[in-house]
Amino acid sequence: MLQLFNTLTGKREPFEPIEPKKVRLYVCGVTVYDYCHIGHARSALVFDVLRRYLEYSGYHVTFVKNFTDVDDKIIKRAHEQGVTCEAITTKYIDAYHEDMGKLGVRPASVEPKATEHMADMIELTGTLIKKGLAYHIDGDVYFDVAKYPEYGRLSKRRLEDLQAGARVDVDERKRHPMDFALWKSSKPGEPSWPSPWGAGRPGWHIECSAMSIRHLGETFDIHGGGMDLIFPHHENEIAQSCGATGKEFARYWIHNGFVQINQEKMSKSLGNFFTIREIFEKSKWSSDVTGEVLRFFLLSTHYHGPLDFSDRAIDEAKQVLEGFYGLFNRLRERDGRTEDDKSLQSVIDKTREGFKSSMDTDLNTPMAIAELQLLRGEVNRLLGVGLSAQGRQDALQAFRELGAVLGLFQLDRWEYGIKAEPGHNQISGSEIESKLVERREAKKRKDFTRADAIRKELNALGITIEDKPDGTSRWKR
RNA sequence: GGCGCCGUACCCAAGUGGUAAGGGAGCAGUCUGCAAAACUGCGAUGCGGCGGUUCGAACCCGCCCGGCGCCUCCA
Repeated sequence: MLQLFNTLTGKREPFEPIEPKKVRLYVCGVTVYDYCHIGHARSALVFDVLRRYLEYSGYHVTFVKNFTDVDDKIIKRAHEQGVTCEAITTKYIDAYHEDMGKLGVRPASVEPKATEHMADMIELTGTLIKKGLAYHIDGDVYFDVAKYPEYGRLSKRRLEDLQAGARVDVDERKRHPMDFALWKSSKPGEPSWPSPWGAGRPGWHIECSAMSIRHLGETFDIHGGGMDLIFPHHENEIAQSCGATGKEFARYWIHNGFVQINQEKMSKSLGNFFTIREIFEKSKWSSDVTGEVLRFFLLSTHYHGPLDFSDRAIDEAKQVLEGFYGLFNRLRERDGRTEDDKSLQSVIDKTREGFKSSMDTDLNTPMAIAELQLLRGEVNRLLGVGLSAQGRQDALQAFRELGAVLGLFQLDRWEYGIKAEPGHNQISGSEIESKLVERREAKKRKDFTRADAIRKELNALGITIEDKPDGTSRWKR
């Protein structure tokens, strides 16, 4: 049974959905004013894997991931570039899909935008005022945290402990320094919508409450996001939602750790971030390979902890994947050995169980990967003895099946080496094949000098040769 | 000041009371004309430090050291 670490309780708990076999999942997406970096990728990937694993476990998952498309930073960016906010948000929503697509992140079931839910947000804000949990001043509406006794239960903070104004001046008009905006009056030139409190736009937190309630209902199963959202964003969402509905909001709160560079959080303000597209552009490998390498890297650490991004870590991820894809290639080849798949099935079954129990343990992807690595070793060993065509097919299928849960191992062909640069050192597959024929003949004549020369020549072009027992060779680049 | 995360071998990384998974690198070996790949063997008497609880602790408790994050927007 799946256990998840719930930030709300600070414990690992068995996961039980409200409705049997159905899961309603909401994840905070991104504010679309710039390209996504690896940190965004990690978050997206964690919840993509959670969704995949829930589906693998037989649940029907309704997965909602929003886009914040009305925000100060978007307005600022639009002004800087002299374009409309919509031009900015459209551009970066498209970029989001493109970048995440390369990482194999599946689109959510619903991807709502804040601007499409104005009525819901206005209604929710109105309800909070009516209930006395929010107040209205000069066209702005604030949530009254003092009126909500449970405030701080997610982030485990007490209002008295919060050092308001530590880094930002407190708005004097607010009743409590921690009161946050539900609705902001708009200045000239800013996007605005009509409301009972005058023309304005919603605060950040209210959109997630409105969209999650709209698409998943007042109480749903899982709410996720990066750890930096625990406070104040998710704390505020709980206050608004529970305050308005009087019901429980999300039951399980899941938060992923940060990607770091040299032990420091990757963030815009520190300027130490790499965008996803930047990494693909700079990568010396093909797009498919780069995507899977990145994906493997991001899943090789438990989602809750920090993850240090480095070239070295990326190279290692590639190396490990090559080990897997090398095996897959060998599994696809016919070989003339004696067949002996006796223990194969039990090895696969054992792996499947180990994989599931790893994933059941708070989505322990590193442990799940370790199970696959164990299987890799076992299958390699068995392949050395000899596997039937069926056995090889079964093994391949097991890797595909379990890999799919992590979004790995789905490539038909793995490009081992570096991206071909236009007009530089290109050699076609058929040219390689003819070189290999020549080399094979040289080997037959025991002309090893010639054979080695050909191998060296191909090596120089980034082609690695592996000689098979039957005298033929396989190659990879 | 408050809240929280993290510290496991050369590197990455699991393990939340029962005696240190897995991978990478390295070294040695098997196979090979030689390679490559694969396989086999070797590698922490110890899990930041010091105390404590326990028959037993990397895992629980206390103190300390070090790194990081949040308390403004941030995945």
